[in-house]
Amino acid sequence: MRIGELATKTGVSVRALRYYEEQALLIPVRSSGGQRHYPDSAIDRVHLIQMLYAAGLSSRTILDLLPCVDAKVNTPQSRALIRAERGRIDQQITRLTQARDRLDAVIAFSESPASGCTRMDTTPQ
Amino acid sequence: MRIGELATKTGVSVRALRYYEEQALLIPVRSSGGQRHYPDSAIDRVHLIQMLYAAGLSSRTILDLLPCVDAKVNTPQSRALIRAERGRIDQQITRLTQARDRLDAVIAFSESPASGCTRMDTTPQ
DNA sequence: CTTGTCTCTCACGTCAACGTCAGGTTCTAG
DNA sequence: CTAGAACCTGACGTTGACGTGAGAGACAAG
Repeated sequence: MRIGELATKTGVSVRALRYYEEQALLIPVRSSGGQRHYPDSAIDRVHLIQMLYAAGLSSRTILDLLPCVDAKVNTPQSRALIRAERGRIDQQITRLTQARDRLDAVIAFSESPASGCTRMDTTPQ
Repeated sequence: MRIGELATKTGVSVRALRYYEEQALLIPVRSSGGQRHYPDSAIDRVHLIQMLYAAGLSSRTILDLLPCVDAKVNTPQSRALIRAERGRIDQQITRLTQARDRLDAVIAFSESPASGCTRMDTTPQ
């Protein structure tokens, strides 16, 4: 399929797909006229890339991880790399959980009768 | 205390503290000569700000949240705001957990005897 | 063949959270 | 009083993941 179709099927922009190619994350074949053509499997790969981006990984890190996730590469080094990134994600989850707990504490306090509630409204919308 | 001392005590840069003031997150008093002076409580506040930044919140969002966390503001709107941000953090935790699980699956597969392990080395360093 | 839609390659713009440099001022130790 | 450290205000630089045109080529439909 061409780039526009892949874009609509995955929900990412055409620009983003070109950027992925620039970062060597997703290399399409080219038609005689120079247009990009992607296989169906590209849909899943885009979703995977998006998942890793959403987890806060950089293009470079994703580039390093993809061959491992593809299970085409399986060396002690690649396993160490994956474990390292897993650790980073874990740390970030810890940080986010701490922040969430902090907000939960604020919520609990602000809703307790003991707090100096302005009481403009008791019934939540 | 002055800005340098606060910087070393909190581990953030002087530039960052000036930036926090620019974003109205932490307003110091000024000496007659124009130098910033912070109370001891600023240390905790910087740590709180750093925690929220680390959770991926923007300056603007933090600015909105701080009065609530300070428990100086407690309106239905402020509570809704906190819950909304809590929800965002929760979503991000979900995303991160999915990505982590994905990597775990890769790890499990790459370490299973069935995988085409290159077996360059069996003993981990 | 023409029209319209899609696509191509530059290449500059954006936004956030600072880093960094310049040139000048304030404070503190001796 | 004076040196030097710490501080001040601009103001431009950085990084990553794209957004946004500009101008030109590719391709299906009639």
